[in-house]
Amino acid sequence: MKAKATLKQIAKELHVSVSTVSKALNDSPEISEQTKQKVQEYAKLKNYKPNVIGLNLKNRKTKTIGVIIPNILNSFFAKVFTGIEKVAEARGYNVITCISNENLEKEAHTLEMLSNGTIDGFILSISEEAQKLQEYSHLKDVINEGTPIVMFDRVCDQVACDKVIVDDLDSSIDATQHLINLGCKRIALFSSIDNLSVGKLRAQGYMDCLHKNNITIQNELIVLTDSEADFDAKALAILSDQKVDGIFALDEHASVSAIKLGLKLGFTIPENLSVIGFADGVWSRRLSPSLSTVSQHGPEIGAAAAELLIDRLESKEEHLPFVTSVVKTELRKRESTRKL
Amino acid sequence: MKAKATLKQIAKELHVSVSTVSKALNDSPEISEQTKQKVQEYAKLKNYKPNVIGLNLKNRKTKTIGVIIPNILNSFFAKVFTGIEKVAEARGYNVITCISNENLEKEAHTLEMLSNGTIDGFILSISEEAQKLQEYSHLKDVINEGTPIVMFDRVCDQVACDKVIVDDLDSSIDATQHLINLGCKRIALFSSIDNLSVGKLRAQGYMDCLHKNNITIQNELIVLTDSEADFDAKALAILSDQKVDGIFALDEHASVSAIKLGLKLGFTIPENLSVIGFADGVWSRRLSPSLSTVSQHGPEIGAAAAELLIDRLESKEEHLPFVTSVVKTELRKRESTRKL
DNA sequence: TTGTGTATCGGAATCGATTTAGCAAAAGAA
DNA sequence: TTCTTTTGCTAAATCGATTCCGATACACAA
Repeated sequence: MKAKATLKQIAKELHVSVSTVSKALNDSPEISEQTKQKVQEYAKLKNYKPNVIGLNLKNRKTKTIGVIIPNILNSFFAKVFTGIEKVAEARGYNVITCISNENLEKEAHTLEMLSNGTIDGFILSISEEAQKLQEYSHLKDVINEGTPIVMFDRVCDQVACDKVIVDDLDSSIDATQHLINLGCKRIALFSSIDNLSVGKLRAQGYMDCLHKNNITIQNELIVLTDSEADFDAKALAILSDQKVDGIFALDEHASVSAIKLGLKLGFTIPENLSVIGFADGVWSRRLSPSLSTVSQHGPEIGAAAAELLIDRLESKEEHLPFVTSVVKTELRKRESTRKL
Repeated sequence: MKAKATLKQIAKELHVSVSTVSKALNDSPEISEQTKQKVQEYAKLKNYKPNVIGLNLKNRKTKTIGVIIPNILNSFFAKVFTGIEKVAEARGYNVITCISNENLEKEAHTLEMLSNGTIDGFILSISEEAQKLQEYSHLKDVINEGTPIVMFDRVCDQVACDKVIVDDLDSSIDATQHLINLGCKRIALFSSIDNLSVGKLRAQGYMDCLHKNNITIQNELIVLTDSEADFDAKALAILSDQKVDGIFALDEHASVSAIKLGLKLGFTIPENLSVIGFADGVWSRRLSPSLSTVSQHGPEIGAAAAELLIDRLESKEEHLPFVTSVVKTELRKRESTRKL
């Protein structure tokens, strides 16, 4: 391994000053063409690359954004991440990624660790634990110190910042309405994420839609829980006892379980049971029958969040107003629902 | 937003020198208890956090590792990433993540962008395009400049560095042998990743195993392709025409298609068709029937890679020998194969 | 001859931290 | 009293780059 080239070294070798080398490499008009050429050739020969840390220190920014994701194995978050990464790359930013594992302490610790000059701003989705405990002071602290945050998907009203969300309430109403339009009379509501803000909003959408259609809400058709293990038992009970003809599932696990349990109990899908779920596109297509989903456009959400953050970082304006950007969902009709 | 506290500011406020503040905060014995206490209290009051960029510049390292992943939506890579992230966090490192999208140019560009002081070392899995073109010079260049690389899963012999791999050949032999032990006579080989080194190794394992069992290899039972679209047509043809009773699938898409097409064509799984595939655990369990898999222990692979890299970064030894670490796979028997 | 302008380059400050070397003053020893 | 040691702190160098402010030298005009 050869020592990396620095301005100082090049300056010494060529018997000029450091500032001359710097200006020559930056094509400054102060330097003669002759000298510029000499320096630039030598720099290329030595494979000189300016050390970004020196630059970062001088500029007091790093062109790096910190991303905190509750769980990268959840394909929704993975998709959002691709959107963030793509925009960051295009605009010349790096992405430092951390997984909070739905853990408040890890989330707070990451925020603390990175908000000391390492990154210019954050993009994050709040951990389950933070949402459950309604603990948001770590987020406020970071913002008060001058590091901007953009939240996506799981957001909270208590913190003032840019946000990117899906219209969970409306999407949920639309999906439920579609099941009603298909002729479903007894629509079950399945959720294993009732601890999350988005889970509550989606459940609300189901209620609102039934109400709008003058259908009484039957609690014996509803599973609202926050653990996957807990969920399966309750869902099985409902599908066995009740004459369900439609299921609206609010998360991936509930969606897959709905189909799996339905098939096991002898339902034929979609003939006498229709299923719509919030879930990932790739795997929904791979299921048999493939799952009709509320598609959330993960990459677009990530891209929007990254654009918001970078716009703010590069704005001269000190006090840009905070915006909340809504990315529309789409109802993807596949084999688990009848054709209209 | 209040200005961030720096040593200089604190020094001025307390009428002491910058070095005194630094030493007081680092609990140096040179400083009197009285002064230490005064400084530490004031620093806490001002919420002082040392700016890491200054430190990085001084130490000439950043305690950050760059991770380049071909595709984060592939759950294998996502799992590996969790392993990397966990170890990095535990050992005090940050992780900068980039997605190569199987693209050589993006891979090379990322390497170039980050190997200028931003990161101390890389962990990566080679992009499909680089493997196809056998283009590895960008990797060698980075290593020659003194930035260590650890490769995982998709590695290449042409570059000398630390590597973490799965014993693809042996795993493949074991899986094939299991199908033979179950009584399968006509075992199809399904692959949509024949462009990758790991794909070729796995196919070789199938061949070796059949050979060892004195079974003639029948090309009409084999689909080796590098495109998912291409794959489905060929697989469908084989399942329609040939009396297949076992399928060994080398990647996730091939595995899921095997089950989906098998069911569609009227096979009952596992009674008259057994399927084993290389695939992710979570989703394999969710399929109906659930898929028997060669489980690759993604998190362990990521953890091993991170340990290797950080060990090298923190070693005083200049010329540590390169090691290749092999993480064992495990055959997970689920509903898509009969019980022995 | 002196003053002004221009082209080309060097010196030094700066960013934020650590760290070595050195300088006083106080305390102890001869 | 004088010399040495210890204590407690400061000054300055350093990391790698940029940039403002001079500083030459030469050309040209007054």
